[in-house]
Amino acid sequence: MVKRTGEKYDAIIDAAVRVFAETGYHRAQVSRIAREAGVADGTVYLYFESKEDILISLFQTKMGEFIETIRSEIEGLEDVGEKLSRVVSGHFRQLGNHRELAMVTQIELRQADPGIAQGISQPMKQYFELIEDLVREGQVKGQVPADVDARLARKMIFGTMDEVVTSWVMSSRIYALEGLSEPVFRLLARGLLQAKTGE
Amino acid sequence: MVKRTGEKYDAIIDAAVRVFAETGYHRAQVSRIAREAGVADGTVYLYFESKEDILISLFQTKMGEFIETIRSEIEGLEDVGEKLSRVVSGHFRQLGNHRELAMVTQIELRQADPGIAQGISQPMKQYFELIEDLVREGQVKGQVPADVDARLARKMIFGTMDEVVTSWVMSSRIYALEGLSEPVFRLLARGLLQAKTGE
Amino acid sequence: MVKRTGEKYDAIIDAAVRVFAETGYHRAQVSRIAREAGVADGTVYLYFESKEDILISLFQTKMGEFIETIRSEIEGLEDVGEKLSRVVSGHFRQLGNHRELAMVTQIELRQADPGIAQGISQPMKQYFELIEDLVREGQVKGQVPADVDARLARKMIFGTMDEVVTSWVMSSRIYALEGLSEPVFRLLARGLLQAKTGE
Amino acid sequence: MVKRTGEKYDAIIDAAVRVFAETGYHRAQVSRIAREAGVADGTVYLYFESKEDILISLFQTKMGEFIETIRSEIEGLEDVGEKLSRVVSGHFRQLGNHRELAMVTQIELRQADPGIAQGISQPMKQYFELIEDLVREGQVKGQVPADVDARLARKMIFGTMDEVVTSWVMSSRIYALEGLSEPVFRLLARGLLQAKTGE
DNA sequence: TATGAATGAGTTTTCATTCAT
DNA sequence: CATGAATGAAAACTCATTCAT
Repeated sequence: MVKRTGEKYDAIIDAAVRVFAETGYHRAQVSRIAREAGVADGTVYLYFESKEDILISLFQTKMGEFIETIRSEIEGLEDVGEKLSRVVSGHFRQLGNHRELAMVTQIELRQADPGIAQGISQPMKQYFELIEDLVREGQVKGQVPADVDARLARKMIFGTMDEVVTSWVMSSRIYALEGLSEPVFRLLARGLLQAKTGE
Repeated sequence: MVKRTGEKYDAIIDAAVRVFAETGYHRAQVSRIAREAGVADGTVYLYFESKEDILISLFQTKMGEFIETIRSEIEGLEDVGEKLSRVVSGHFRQLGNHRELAMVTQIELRQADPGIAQGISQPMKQYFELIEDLVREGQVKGQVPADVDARLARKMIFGTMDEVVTSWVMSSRIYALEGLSEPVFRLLARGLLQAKTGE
Repeated sequence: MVKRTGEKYDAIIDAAVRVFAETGYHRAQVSRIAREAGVADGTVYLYFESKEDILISLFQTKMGEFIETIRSEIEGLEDVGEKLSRVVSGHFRQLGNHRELAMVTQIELRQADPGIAQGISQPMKQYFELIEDLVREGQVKGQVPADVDARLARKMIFGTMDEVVTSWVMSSRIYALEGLSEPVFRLLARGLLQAKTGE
Repeated sequence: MVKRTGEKYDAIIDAAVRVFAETGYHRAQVSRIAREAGVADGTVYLYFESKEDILISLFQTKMGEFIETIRSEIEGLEDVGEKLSRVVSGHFRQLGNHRELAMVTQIELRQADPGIAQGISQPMKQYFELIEDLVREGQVKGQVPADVDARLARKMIFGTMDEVVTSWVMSSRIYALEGLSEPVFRLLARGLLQAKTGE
């Protein structure tokens, strides 16, 4: 029913990121998003079914790009350590360059609303699988101990990155998120990577 | 102005945990909390300044107990590994036994509302410091490598536990959260602990 | 859930009759009804579930009184002609004295909204049955020809009265509705009544 | 300003009958009518001034045909009873064959909106006059008692037919409206007609 | 003539909070 | 201390209508 492409679609998504970041999802007014996007209130509903749909679409669009970027960066690499390093730096770089998007991601998306939880789960699952596959690949290549539970390792990797980003978002002092890539990678590597066995 | 103790205070807090867990903070109605607590709507405002105050007070009360329990469990222990193990198991046990509280903690408290963020930060900071101190103690005792950034290590420890709890809360399959204490501890220990140097 | 009695309930009903009569149901604003009733907007929803519920409740309340009045007026009478005469005059007198109520009855209640149609049907059915029973009583007593279909006769009686009231409501010239009781009764009687047979 | 003829004009009228019958006038969407008529939303406004204008035009068009049909059927007849019989059967046949049109006529047109009431009154007046003239003709010819008020008689005739049609429209059971022509005519005739005097 | 994307005014309903009892 | 009836501000969403193409 609704048109999910076009200049105005993008303008609304971008305005929504700003407004959600500033006031939070529940307090954000659709009319404010419309104004910031330079369209009429009603126009929003030509492109989105509801306010909730804006949040979900926003996340799916941005998260899709996010994952694709990371996927392309590790594509072709052989070394799992190198790949993990790129995941961490990609994660931090992308959110670090878009603080507002990061605020939405870290804060606003953690909502109990069933519709929101539902709309978010799919892209998150993809990202989770990307990380888990990386761990398993490491185990096959002997770079990650075989007794590590891949799912648990993924939770550690993601949980650590997520917490670092949340701290950064919450922090009033402004520091470069990307600068944490190296130390965070080293910390994770220490617990997950080992010299390749059999070499 | 408001009275912050008494039987009804506790009843309201407990009702609020249930209602927030079920419907989410924003959709929760104060009148519903009052009904479940067995008091009149107006009575809520004899004990709390606002709906937001309920959420914050709830968190502060429960988080205070949470931290105190953990603190008492690691008190007197010498070995930092043992202490970390107790932190992890205490974290999982407490939230695992109170899924509704965990839902509020993991989901509802992630709100952009400035007042909420403010009210939450203090207790969280205490917990963060407890963990950071543990890491530093490990470094002094030679159990944690000196080149580890304590703050970063804390983010990894907390982030990992937090992600595990969130997964558990989100999961529809019901499994025992506490059962993950051991493997999570081992995973974290692998990255953070070393044989005590100089012994 | 809602409280269906009290001073304010009546005030809202009465205000609603006026506002519906003036602007029509769909164009009537709940806030206007509230203002005219001297209550806050929200108060309306302590007594009624929705705007539609106001219309339906209004009709049920007023129609209940309407029928009861007519029923009590023909109670105890023996002659069916006399009874019919009282029905007609009661019908005209009651609506004639409350032009606003008549406007709502004749115009606003003819709505396709299923909820409204539903809420109206019960009281109307009672009135219809009262009239049909009267016709049947006339047949038993030999005052109404046996070959008359009671349901059809009711449609003629009600349809005629209804059309007369509608004409009166629509008319800008103001004349006394009740003055039409006599001629309308005579017209109906001519077609329905006969000298009592067997006497 | 607007063009009131053409293939699309008719298509819009016909679509409007269906949509109004299905959802009611107020809930009917112009865009839905446009879609069902196979034209663009904007095109509707090349043929009609407003949504209200659609309803009124629809009624005027259909009611004009309605009256014309009846007029032609009684044209040339001598006997007033025969004429009345044709009016009743024509009324029922035409609405009975177009239930959707009947729904609009019986339900949707009873609106308080002044513009609608205004637009409807003219064609109705014509129909009313046709019936009244019939009664007066009967009086001249001695077939209708002289003391009958022609206007009142018209209200009885129309009111009875109208009520029968409304019952039929509201009824979920499907029966042939036209089958009621005979008994309704007989009922009306009993009250209005007499053996021709002076013969 | 015809289109359909865009507009933006307009309204019901919810619910946190108050305060007279 | 406790009550709960009353308040009224606030906002998502719809849809008749317009107008550039």
